[in-house]
Amino acid sequence: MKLSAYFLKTTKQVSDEDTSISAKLLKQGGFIQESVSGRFYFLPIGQRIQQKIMAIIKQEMDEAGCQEIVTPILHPIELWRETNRTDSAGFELMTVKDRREAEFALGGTAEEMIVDLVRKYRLSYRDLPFHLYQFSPKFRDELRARGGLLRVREFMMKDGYSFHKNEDDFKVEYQKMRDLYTRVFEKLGLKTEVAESDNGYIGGDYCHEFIVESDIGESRYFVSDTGVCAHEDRATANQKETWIEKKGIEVGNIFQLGYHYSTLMKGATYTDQDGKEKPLYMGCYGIGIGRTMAAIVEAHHDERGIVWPSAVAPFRVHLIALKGGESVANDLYANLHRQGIEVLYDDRDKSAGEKLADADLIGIPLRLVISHRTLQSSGCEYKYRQDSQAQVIPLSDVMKLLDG
RNA sequence: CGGGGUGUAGCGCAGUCCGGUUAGCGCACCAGUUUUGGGAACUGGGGGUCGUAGGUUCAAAUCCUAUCACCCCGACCA
Repeated sequence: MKLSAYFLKTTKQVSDEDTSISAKLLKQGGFIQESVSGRFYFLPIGQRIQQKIMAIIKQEMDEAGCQEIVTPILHPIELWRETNRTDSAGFELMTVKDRREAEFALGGTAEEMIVDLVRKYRLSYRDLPFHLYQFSPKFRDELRARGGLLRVREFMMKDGYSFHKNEDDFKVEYQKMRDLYTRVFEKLGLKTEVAESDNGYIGGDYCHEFIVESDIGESRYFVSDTGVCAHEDRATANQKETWIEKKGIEVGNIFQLGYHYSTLMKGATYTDQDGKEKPLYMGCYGIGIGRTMAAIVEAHHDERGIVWPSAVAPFRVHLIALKGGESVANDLYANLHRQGIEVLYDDRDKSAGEKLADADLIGIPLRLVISHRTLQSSGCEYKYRQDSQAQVIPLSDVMKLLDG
């Protein structure tokens, strides 16, 4: 992608109103733009990050046998009435009406929709277990948005729902998802702690939160000297342990739902081997994509800008042409592009300082510079974003560098 | 919703206390000339119902009232 044609505008100044470093850097680097409080545009380079995150999640989920679907965003309000969640989640549930006055909830989570889908089929024990998931925008009418992407009213979420014969079968999936989430966040460059927590309005008996330790985070949780990790409501109830308090960003959550929804929603059953109709045993699992993106920035930046982990980097290479290097850089860009390497090419007519500063701000892992100076030795300079030193290699070795 | 704060050009701000020419500055944008390894220089240019509504006054960005939006702290969540 040529920067001269890319819809990416960095800014030198950003309002001092935002307190979170991720909000500042993501706005400054042209990744996101605010619409109104708690609602953001994801600009081209920001959307690339979201897609990278989703691709990593999808790959792991698919490998684990989960199946991606799409549900409508507007949920018939009757479904939410069935589970009494128009009251319990009411403070953050948004509704709309269509021209026939039919009322819908704007989906903030999709348990009812998935259960309604599943009960349209007469399932047998042979169909179990299965796990359906989706990526979709979620709406929550939060009392207050804060911290840029950390807490918003509209966000992309991966939400998954598993269906089982019984608790034993569910527990296998629950553990599998716990491991999968830990692995996914590791791939994304995030070290998570898994805290026991209460289910809140989601329902069920227990759940675990995936938390990235961070001072800007708003989740208070506790870790004991025996290795137990718990959200504050659970920790205060458990006086046996000696707790150390921490703050962090909750990026994911896995819930045991048990028979909660299959009891409240009529027909959420399967026919067992003995010919009897039995309620489905459920679990659900969520990851906030935008919040995860913010958490990555909180964990990976320096005073000059973002330092994207390579797995989520919007591009693999940031190529810069400085004076005298334009023609060779054009050729190199064309070559890299042809090889299918994701490269952002700064071909703008800007000063060297501005181009280099933008590269640091945007945070692509590998920077290549071609200029009059490097060409004196038929070379190309390369520098990894997290390193301070740059090196020059012969132009002919650039592809070798990228292979390694 | 309670407490604190802010709304002036696309962005960042000064001006408001103490009312008084055509409302300023920096960045960005457009044109031109010179520049080009760490956010270049000069010249010229475009862009504003001073958040909105009402009031006081000869006169309102400035004073008064109401209202909206946004940010920060608290209660809730991915």
